[in-house]
Amino acid sequence: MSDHEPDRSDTAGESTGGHRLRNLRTRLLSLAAMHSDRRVNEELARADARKWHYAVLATLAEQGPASQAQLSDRTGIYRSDVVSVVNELTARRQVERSPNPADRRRNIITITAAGSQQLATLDTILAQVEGEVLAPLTAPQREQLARLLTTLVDHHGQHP
Amino acid sequence: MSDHEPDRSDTAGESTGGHRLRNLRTRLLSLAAMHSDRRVNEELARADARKWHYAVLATLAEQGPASQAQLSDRTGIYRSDVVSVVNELTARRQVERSPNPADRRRNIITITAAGSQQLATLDTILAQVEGEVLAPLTAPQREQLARLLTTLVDHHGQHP
DNA sequence: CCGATTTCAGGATCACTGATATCT
DNA sequence: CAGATATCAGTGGTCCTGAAATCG
Repeated sequence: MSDHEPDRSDTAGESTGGHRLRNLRTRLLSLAAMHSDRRVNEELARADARKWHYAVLATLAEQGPASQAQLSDRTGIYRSDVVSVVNELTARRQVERSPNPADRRRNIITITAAGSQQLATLDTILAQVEGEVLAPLTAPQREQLARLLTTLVDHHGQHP
Repeated sequence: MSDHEPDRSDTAGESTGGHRLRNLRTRLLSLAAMHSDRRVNEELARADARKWHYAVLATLAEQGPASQAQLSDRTGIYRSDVVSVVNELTARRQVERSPNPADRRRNIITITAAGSQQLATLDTILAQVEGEVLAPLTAPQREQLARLLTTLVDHHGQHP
């Protein structure tokens, strides 16, 4: 019935015996990110947003109006998926899509006042979630983690 | 071609210095894990396996035969998804599913010799991918990263 | 004609929910 | 009855591949 495996919390350090899953670094990364993503998605959903919404609003606010191809490059959203994200944001009146008169293939996506307001809301939410996710780490540890992750992310380029 | 404008038409601007996406730790985690997961899945697929296959084989090898509910607890696979994973592994003759005579609700999942052999193959693959993913980090940096991630993972329990 | 942009139509995998039948 | 187990059906988000239409 109630089964508790004889846990082998080994004494000193390494001891490669057993616990492959716990020692797999790629799995550690995956688990940590999965939990973080889950919390982020939960809280963003309460504000009627998804992570791509935030990514688009943030780049528009910081780098100004952009075409959808530029948004794809800057956020990492696949080119074919930018359409629906922009559709959803326009439905919420948080961005506006207008044709580019200088190049009629392109659209110009612009953030609205409501979009800036939503962005501020999402910033607050994400800051809170980030604090919650990183709660067990001290401030210098968070910096260290950010540096290490940045090194990894910078090492491999964007999506092919 | 006249794209990026350094203009900041920012309403309600409280800018911590721009580059929200680059500074978001939850996003850093997500990006690093996404790349790692992609490489892991690619290489496991070449051995006709997925990450859950490895998780099940590893826990069976290390902790012995188990019910599917126990496998769910030990690996993190959702209870409803264990079924198909075990189905796939039995189809590959890497595990065996037999009813538990002492509790007829349960099955007993056991790893086979072919399963142990496959596990050894996957161990090799994963070790190589881990080396590739962590390539830009020095050995002490990898230890540091593992410690930080372990702290995060240990802090929040299993899947709710 | 070639290349870039937007758009649509999917596929595949996965996290996650819920319901059901069976058993303790 | 409550509680656990295995199973199945199905949703929704995400990643990713194509292909078409338009335009420079």
